[in-house]
Parts: sequence; structure tokens; C-alpha cells
Amino acid sequence: MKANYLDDLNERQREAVITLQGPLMIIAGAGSGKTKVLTTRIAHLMRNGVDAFNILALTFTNKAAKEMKERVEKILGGHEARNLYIGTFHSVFARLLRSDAPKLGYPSDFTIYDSDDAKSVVKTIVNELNLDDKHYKPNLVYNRISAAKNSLMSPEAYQQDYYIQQEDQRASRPLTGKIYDMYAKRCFKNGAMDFDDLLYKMYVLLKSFPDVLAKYQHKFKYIMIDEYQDTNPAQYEIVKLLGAVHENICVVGDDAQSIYSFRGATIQNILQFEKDYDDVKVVKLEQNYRSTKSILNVANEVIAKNKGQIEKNLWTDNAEGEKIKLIRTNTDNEEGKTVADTIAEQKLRNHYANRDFCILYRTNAQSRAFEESLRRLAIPYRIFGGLSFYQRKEIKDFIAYLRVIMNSRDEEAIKRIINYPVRGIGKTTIEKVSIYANDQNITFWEVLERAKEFGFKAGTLDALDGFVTMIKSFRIMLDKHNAYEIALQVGKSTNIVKELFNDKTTEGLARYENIQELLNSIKEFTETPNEDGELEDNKSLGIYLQQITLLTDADNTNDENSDVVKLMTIHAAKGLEFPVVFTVGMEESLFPSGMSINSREELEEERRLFYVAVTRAKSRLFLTYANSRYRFGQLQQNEPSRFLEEVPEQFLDRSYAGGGLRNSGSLGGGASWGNMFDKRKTAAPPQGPQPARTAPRPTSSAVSNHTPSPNFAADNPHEMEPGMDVEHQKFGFGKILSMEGAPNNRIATVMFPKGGGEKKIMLNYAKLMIVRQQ
DNA sequence: CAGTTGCTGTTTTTT
DNA sequence: ACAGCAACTG
Repeated sequence: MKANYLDDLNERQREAVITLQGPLMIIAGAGSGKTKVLTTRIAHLMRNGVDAFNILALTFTNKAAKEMKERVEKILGGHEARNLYIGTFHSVFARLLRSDAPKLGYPSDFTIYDSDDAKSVVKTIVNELNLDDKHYKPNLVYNRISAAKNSLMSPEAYQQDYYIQQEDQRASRPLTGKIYDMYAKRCFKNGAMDFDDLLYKMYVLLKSFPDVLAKYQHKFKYIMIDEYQDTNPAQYEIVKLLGAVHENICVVGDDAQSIYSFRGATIQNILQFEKDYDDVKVVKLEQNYRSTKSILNVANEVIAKNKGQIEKNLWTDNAEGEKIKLIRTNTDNEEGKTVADTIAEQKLRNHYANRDFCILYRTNAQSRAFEESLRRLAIPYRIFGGLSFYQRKEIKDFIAYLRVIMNSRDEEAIKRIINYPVRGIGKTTIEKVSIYANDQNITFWEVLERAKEFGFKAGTLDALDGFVTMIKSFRIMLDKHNAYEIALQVGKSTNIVKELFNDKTTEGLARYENIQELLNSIKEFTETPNEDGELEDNKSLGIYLQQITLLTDADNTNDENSDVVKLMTIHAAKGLEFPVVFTVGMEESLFPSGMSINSREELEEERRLFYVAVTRAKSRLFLTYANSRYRFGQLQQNEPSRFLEEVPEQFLDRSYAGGGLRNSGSLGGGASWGNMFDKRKTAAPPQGPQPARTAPRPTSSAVSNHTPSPNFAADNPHEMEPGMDVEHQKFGFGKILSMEGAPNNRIATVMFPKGGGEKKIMLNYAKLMIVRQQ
């Protein structure tokens, strides 16, 4: 261990680190060295004789957990650090629940449902209750259920709560409580917990089994919570229970950066912390090491507009820096172009690398314009967020097999794969199985196993039997084979891998590669010894499944060092920093979001979001907005964001590529804006006037619709051969590339240059006319 | 059954 | 615009 680790800290930081006993709240302003304090504090605890086994550190993201782990290891050496419990709330609780789940009636190999699985269960139930899913939108209903669990409200309590019932009544969804109840029972029956259950059931476990509670209270003598401002009531209560004996609870957070209330986080947890415990010590980290004075000034001015904050005064010794640059453009496309141009220019002028830039937006949909422009200038970029690897269909399908092997009660997983690849088990059959399962109160799987008793037709019965036999054959492997071996076998005997391999479309290729990547990652998992050095025992399929469900794309930090411009939502940027930040789309109804301008609380959260965006920047910050942009396919005119008006004039530089606060002239105020880029040579050929999206464009149907030749008449499928030029009524002219299928059901692969590329055409149905023989 | 067409609902998102 | 889906049809 480094001997002088305390010397690297400022006075406040040191005070936080050496306060080891009793409740401690660290208010850590943006860029004030929060992670450093947390990790050093852990090291200091151990230095002072605390056993690593007795320390629990909880974070929100895997990424934060990983970073913390690595940094502690750096101070202590990996040897001592490996017994620490550092992880996300969800992963730590999943791990604890694994051993005690049977106490609650769950298998210890319970499945973890991600939100897609959970919504799908909700949907099933809404259908079973014959409710209209226009009213009972699975998404909304699931959010209600999720919120209930995050406030530790049982289905019974939910249905009895007058206020809640009123709300559901008003939303004309009075049966939400009923759905919650059925949902909970269904998950239980399926042997599955959703993300919220990992918290909720943990709480129930601690509450119902005093011996379990005592065990963990004794074990976790020191507890640390990161991002405390984003905790929800469930997390709050669990922490309170776990820490009740020793009260060595250290929470770290910044109320100014609380941006997850839409997911049940309550800022009250941090605002109230002092009242929750006696003798709370509060340490404020107010020195910012990240940003220039200019940037910090803006951040402070903006956040000061919020009410009810913990008082603090963030300051820095850093240089004054440049003013914040405000850029107005006419359209969203032009915004993209201007930002890309500015990046190119800044790279030249200030010798930045690509990785020094980050483009932050409020919504994922905004990324498009920036992608296009960056690509045009050949600037490499990467978008963070969006669909995670594990949410891709082919990945979920494959994993569904593994889930079923592990837990046959997992109905959601069975339904995903029972007819994938196609094995002749259609919608009707699945519905019947569901009904039988509900009627007899047995699991979906049991109905499949005992299909004979339910009088399916012979063909269907064969198909069901085949499926059951196959799954069982995989299950036998569990004893002697690790996750990778089983996964390989699944890929082989289901033909999934082969099928995707033979699919030569672009999507097919991507899917094939994704499956390969999945298999590789499983292999990697089985080959990496875990922290305790165990290899065999811990490399089971069960462990693997629990891990990956809690993993997300945001955790893929492997190419963190690659030299690319980063694009992400402001939410995703929390905790990160970049030399140059563009906060784009600074417009009313976009940012602040139109959904969040109806209450003070919501607006304040948007403002905190803006604060987070501003404080990501180290040396240069650009704010951009467009007079008009396409949203939902509609051209929309937006006023500049009210947040721009909250930035005092003296901190702004409007000269940069134009910029004026108001939409003065309708078309950008003449020659003053955007011109500096037009005069410069860019890597791309000059675009000329931006191809206005307002200009009449050919409608999409006109592009893809081909007008058939007057003499069009379908030719006999049997006469078609590869190499022929053909005409299709809709796709236009094309060339037959190959031919497959049974003689009486021939399928041609045809390349239509103007009709969307390669298509598979079933000749019995779609009609082709031969234009020219080979 | 599978491919096509038409309709809907579109913040933020970790786990 | 666009994706994800339910209903339709060859």
C-alpha cells in the first residue's frame, strides 16, 4: 500500500477519508474527486484493521463498481482487495439472494427478468384479463408496478391504498392493482425476479428473517453508498436495515446531480440523511478539479435557480478558460454539420484528438444528424447507449435456451424459443398450453411434458415432444459441462448457428456475428477464474445467466481508449468528463423536455440535467440549438431553451458561428452565422446550400414503387433460372442470383438495384416476368 | 406459416 | 421518420 496516500488529498477530502466511524455524508460536487475519496477511504479502513469481508460498497452502475474496484486494487494491491463486496445494488443483492432465495420460495437459480421480459409478462396478463391494451399499455402498467416495488409496496398494499387507487381510477386503469398481483404471482410461478424484485425481495428477506438480517448486519460493518441522490425508497430502507447495528454508513452524493427521479429515485434520501441518524457528520467537497472557471461559473449560476438544495459553493483553482460558446443554426441537420465542422476545426487549432470530444443530447433520437456529419468528415465516432447487446433479438433468443435449461419454470423464455427455429408449434398451440397451465395451475413446462394428457393433434404432439426431449438432453449436460459447452451444443442441435450462417443478408450476417460474439463471451467467462480463484464450480450456466442479465452495453468500456468522438445522452454521461463538450438541442420542448415543464419538480430535474451536462466539460463547452428540426416526422419550430436565458450574458460568446438568443430573423440573420465554416476548406467537398429538408422530396412510396411495364405478365415459375433479368411489379427490374426451395415452391433470390437490393421471392405468390433470358 | 401492409406511439434509463 | 406490432393474404 502506498504509504503517503493521504498526502494526495485536500483538507476536505482527507477529513472524509479519515472519518471512519458513524454516519457520514459526503456532498461531492461535480469533479471534486469523489471516487478518489471513496476508494482511499476503503483503503484507509483496511489500513486501520478493518477486514475486507466487512466492507460493503454499493454503486449504481457496473462501470462505477468496476472503476472503484480497480482503483482500490491500485492502492491496496489486488490481493487484499478481492474480498471486498463492491458492486451494484442489483448485483450484490442478486448474489445474496442466490443463497437465501429458497427461504422465499424461489429456486436459488432464479431467473432474472429484464424489463423486456417483465413487460412481456404484463402484456400476457393484460390479454388474459381481456383488457384492452390500448388503455392498459404494458409499458405504463409496468411502470406503475415498478414504482410500487421501488417504494416497497406489496400488491395487497397497492390495492388497498386509497390514493393509489384514485390515481389508477383517474387514469382509467382501475385494474392495475389486480395486474400487479397477478404479475407478482406469475413471476413467482416462473421462478423469476425482475430488477425491482432484487431490491424488493431483498428487503422482504431481511424483514422476515431476523437471523438473515443479523448475519448481514454483522458481516457488513462498514457500508458505503455511491450516488446516494439517486437511491429509491427500497434501497434506502435496505441500507437502513443493514446499517442499523453499526451505523457506519457513508453516503456520497450530490443533490445537484439527481437526475433519475423518473425511475423512482427520491432526492429526499440525501436531503434527509442528516435527520435519519444521530450525529451525522457532513463533509462537503467543493473544490472542483475538472473544469475552467468559466464553465464552473455557468454551472453555478444555472443550478442556483433550483430551490431546496444543500448549500454549497463549488470553486476551482483552474484557469479562467474561454467563454461558453453559443451556436445557433437553422435546422437540425445544420446543427450536426456545424458541430462536426467545429470538431474538425478544434482538432486543427488546438490539437485535440477525437477522443477529447463528446456530443451530449437529451434524447437518443438526436444522434442521427451528428452521425451523418461526422461520417461525412471521416471523423470516427461511437454512440453510447441505445440497444444493448443483450437486448438484441438473436441474443435474447439464444439466451432463452440457456434460461430454459436452467429453469424450466421460466415461461417467458420458453415462449421465445418454442418455435424458434421453426418447428411447427404455432400461436394456437402456445395459447392452448397457456390456458391449460392456468387452468390446472401447473407450469407451462409441465403442460409440455404431459402434452399427451391434453389431447393435442398427433403432429403437434410430436413437435412438443421433440422440444421437451431436446431441452432435457441439454439439461443432462448441466452436471458435467460448463456454460460454454452447453451453449455450443445448443447452437449445434438447434441449428441456429447454421441457419444464421446461411442467411447471407446483411442483417443475417450481423446476427451470425453477434451469436459468435456471444459464444466467445461465454467461453471467456468459463475461462476466467473468479475472484476466489475457483474455476470449475463457479463456471456453471446458472452463474453465467445471473451475471449477464445485470450487464449492459454501457459497461463495455473496452474501447474506452479508442480515439473516437463520443455521442451519448446526458444521462449516460454522468460521472464522465471530456475536454470539449457540445451540449446540443438546447431548445424548448426538447431540453427542457416538453414532458417535464408542468411542475416545478420536473423542471428542476431538467435543470439538474443541464447542470450535469455543463459540468462534464473540462476546458471548452459549446451549446447549440436549431431554429427548426424534424421530430416525429414533423418539422417543428422551437424557441431557444429557457436554460440559455439563465446563463448570464457575460459568460457567453455569441460570436462563434453566429448565435443570438432569439429567433430574430426567420432565416438566421443574414451573413453572420455559419459563415466561418463555409470559407474554410473542409475534408468533405462543399455541400452547397444545405439540401433543405423542407424542399419537396419524392415521397418514399414514389421511390420504392415501380410502375410495371404495360405488357407485364407473370411468367411460369418453372422457367426461371439464375442469371435471368426479371421484372417485379413493385421492386422493378432485377437479376435472379440464385434459386432454392422445393420444385413446387421455388424461391428466387433476386437483386433489385432500384427496389431495395436483394430480396427473396416466393415464385408461387409474388409474380415475376422474364425480361431477358440469360 | 411467413412475408407484407397498416397503425401506433414515440424522454431520459440501470439494473 | 421510424420501429415495433397486429391483422391480412398468397
